[in-house]
Amino acid sequence: MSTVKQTKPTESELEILGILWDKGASTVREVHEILEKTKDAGYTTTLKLMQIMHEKNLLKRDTSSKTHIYEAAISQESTQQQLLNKMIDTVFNGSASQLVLQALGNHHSSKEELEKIKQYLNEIENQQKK
Amino acid sequence: MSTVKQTKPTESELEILGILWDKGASTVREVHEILEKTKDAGYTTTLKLMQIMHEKNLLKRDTSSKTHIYEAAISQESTQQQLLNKMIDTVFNGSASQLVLQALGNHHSSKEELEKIKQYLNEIENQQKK
DNA sequence: ATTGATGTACGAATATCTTCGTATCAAATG
DNA sequence: CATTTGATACGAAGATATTCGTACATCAAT
Repeated sequence: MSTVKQTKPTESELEILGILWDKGASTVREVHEILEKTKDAGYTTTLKLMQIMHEKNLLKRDTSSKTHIYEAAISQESTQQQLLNKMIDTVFNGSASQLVLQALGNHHSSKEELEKIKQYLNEIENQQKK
Repeated sequence: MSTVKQTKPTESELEILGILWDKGASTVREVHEILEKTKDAGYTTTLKLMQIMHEKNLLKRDTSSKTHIYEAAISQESTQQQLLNKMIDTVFNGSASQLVLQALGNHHSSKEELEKIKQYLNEIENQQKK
């Protein structure tokens, strides 16, 4: 539980974080190359964004060599939780289960995924019982 | 299935939509009075926001009397779905069930809610089987 | 050494969102 | 009918996010 302050990432920042969570520590160019596929922006734009994110403590960076290496400074989990909480609050009337139902409804999950969820629900129930 | 275009509401716009979904058609003053409790902004700010939302087709309005009446033009469900999809996409690696697990993990849902979800899961599974 | 390719730094233009002041209108009150 | 009260319209300032051009540094290969 070491959530310090964690400024809320913007839309663009989330895209970059997503890439870094996936690939781990990367250079600006590596991130940019992936970003380019879905988004249309120049290299220096990505660079600037990542520099700003570093200032905001969203990214760590290693400047020991000429080409800097960036890495997410906030975990995917804590970010997920932060955004979920906000969303539950503002759009789902504070009800997590309402969100869950909606999420399951339209995104067809596989049988295995559904099983995993049911299993998890049982765990939670048992824990509460005890 | 009548989702036309639906521009993504901003943060402030969501707050207003939330109030209108809850209370139904309302005047600017009514919305503002509720907004004031959690937010610190002047009346004309709320007014302007709602006017802009009307231009963006996020709100409908009835101008037949001097005091206009506003109403959400997009449903809570479709908005929930829109935001969920985006979130699953950018933050949860495209996996709805990952989101579900995370949502259940930290928000303690009641036993009844958990039951409802399990029931729902069963329904989905049965449907897929057929 | 010069050139070219690849980096970073950073100011500044755009775009978008938020906030508010002020003008104006209409209805109610004295 | 003048004044107060409460409403809308709207321009524009302020704040934040996004984008890019350009200057400058480094390194490798001519």
